[in-house]
Amino acid sequence: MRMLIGVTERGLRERKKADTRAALADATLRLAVDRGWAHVTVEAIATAADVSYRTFFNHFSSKEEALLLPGGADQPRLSARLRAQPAETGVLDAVRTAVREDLAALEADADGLRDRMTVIIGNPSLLPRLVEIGAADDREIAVAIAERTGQDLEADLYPGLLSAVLSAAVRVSLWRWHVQDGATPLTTLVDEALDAVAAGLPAPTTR
Amino acid sequence: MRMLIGVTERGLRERKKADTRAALADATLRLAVDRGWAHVTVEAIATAADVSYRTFFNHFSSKEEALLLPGGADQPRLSARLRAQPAETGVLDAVRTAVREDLAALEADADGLRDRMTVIIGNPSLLPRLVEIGAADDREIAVAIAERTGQDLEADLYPGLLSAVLSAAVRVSLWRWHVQDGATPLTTLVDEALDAVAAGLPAPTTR
DNA sequence: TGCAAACTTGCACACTGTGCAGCCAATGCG
DNA sequence: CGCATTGGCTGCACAGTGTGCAAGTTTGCA
Repeated sequence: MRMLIGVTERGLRERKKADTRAALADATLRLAVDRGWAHVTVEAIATAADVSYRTFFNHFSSKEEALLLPGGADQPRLSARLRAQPAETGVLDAVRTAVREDLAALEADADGLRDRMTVIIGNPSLLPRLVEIGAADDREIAVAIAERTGQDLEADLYPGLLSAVLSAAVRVSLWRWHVQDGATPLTTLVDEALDAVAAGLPAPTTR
Repeated sequence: MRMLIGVTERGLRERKKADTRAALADATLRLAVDRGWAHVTVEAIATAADVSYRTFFNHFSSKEEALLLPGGADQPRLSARLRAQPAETGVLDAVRTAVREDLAALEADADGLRDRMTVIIGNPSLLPRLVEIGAADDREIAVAIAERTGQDLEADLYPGLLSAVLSAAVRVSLWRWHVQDGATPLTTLVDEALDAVAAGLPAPTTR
């Protein structure tokens, strides 16, 4: 009998599963960069990861999920980070902190993020799902905001609107980060976006 | 020889094509409401519209498009309305007017919109594409905004951010319109959303 | 050691979406 | 009117996604 090494260490079975999932996600990204998204088949991904076609779908519910949520559908999402903020913090500060944490985590694997963004931007069909790469689960975020402001998700405008605008800010920041080739940190970009929103999006003054 | 009756009257061929497309879009919506989106096959839609399976894809590039863009992919979009605003109008006013026009046009067919919204909201996979029903073509809108402010789409934050926030406002308005069962006009709802954004999304004061 | 739970695999199947070739009706023109 | 052209309609074959099911196989645990 031995002590657990780390929190993620929960037996051989769990480790193997995580390895397989990582291998599939890696293969997905690598093949997409090499061949282009449209020319990557699940068959090819599975072969590259040394598992069967059928096993791919034991880990991801679709090809897109393997690209957008490499950690699996149950990886911690933005809504979780938002809920983790101290209750006495104001909504806007809580939201800003949560999204900064999230994007900082994303940027830790800058190479992977760059590749993912290249694939997504090169494929219009993936664009609407761009936000999800930022682990943004819109509906849950709205719920978390409603909890924090003590409002009703259905009756009140604010929770839904703030969560949607937040998604917009994340999407735009990821986009800019990519076109700038990562020159500015994601956290800085999203701060700029949130500042502009907080200022009410005034029309830019012509220089 | 006779005069053209209306602008949309351009010969029997064109009319037939429009009829077929309308029949397909109608069948799509009706079947989706009756059976649920997942249980509607293109086969069934084509049969209901009295055309072959293959013909469906001559009008729509996917099943989703038939639901979201019943007028076809080349119907006038929000970006077109935005460009149609007088050049001397400020961006924010131009955007607001354009989106109000667009949503007013949508609400003209309130029954159809209600049904469409019911189907979309009942199917998570369609949710990210909710905006498109508002004919919002994100990228083109950003370009139009950049033209109006004389900015650069890649270098400047503003055009991309405003267009993304606009999409957010449309999405939220459609959502609220639906949960309220159409009690408040869409134009009013989107005005509220845009007002809140213009005010910088201040945290609601606890009553 | 042996059972149960969980992961893997193969197979069959329904369905989407595309390329291609032939067909037929609308159109335009002399 | 007659005829060539255009463009939508159709059937067919095919690649690919995603799912249900029923095995097999490995791990966890008593």
